[in-house]
Amino acid sequence: MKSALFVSSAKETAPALLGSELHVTASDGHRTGGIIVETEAYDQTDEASHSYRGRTKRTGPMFAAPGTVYVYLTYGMHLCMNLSVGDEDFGAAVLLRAIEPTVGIETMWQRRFGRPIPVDYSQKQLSQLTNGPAKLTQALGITLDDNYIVVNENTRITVAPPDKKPDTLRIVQTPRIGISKAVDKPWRWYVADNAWVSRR
DNA sequence: CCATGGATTGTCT
DNA sequence: GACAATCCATGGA
Repeated sequence: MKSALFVSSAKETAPALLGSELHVTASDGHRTGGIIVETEAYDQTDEASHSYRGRTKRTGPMFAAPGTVYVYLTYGMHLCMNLSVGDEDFGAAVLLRAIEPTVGIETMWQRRFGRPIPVDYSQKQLSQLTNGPAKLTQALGITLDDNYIVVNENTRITVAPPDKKPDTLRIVQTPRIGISKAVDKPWRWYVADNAWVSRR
């Protein structure tokens, strides 16, 4: 069934996604995932957005149907994952910057650190599993082949709102991270006091 | 604690 | 040919 999660603008959807569960199922059956705790909004009116200069081969997914996955390579080696939002043919997406791991932590640990999870791992190590946009793609096993996947459409990627949105979910809004244009726009949101937020 | 620089390659100017 | 929606290691305070 079609989700209403992604039909709004990026600026509305980005904070609304906080608290939702993101799950990915690998071809070998391993399931991984966690709670979305940090997001950023981008759209084609925004100088910092990949879609600002129109549709290209790379940014096509940003102009696709709501809920379409957009994965891109950055700094020559890292992948970042977005969810396309809003009308088709309007280039907008929400960047997923951090999740709180809940499912398949052993699998994510192996992917991130290249070895099995130790019995005596620290809370700090655990927080570094998925506290950044490229870290969570590595942990979840996201690749460029995931481009154009539509979530919640019998695909390997699902996004589900929490059963009940806790009233205690405090959300902080700040400028975005790692960009050089439109640095003043406050289009980043994260869950207050969550250990997996990439930066305060 | 904070600052800096290297890795590595597709994309767009 | 510049540079990027990042991460990690290192070195100094």
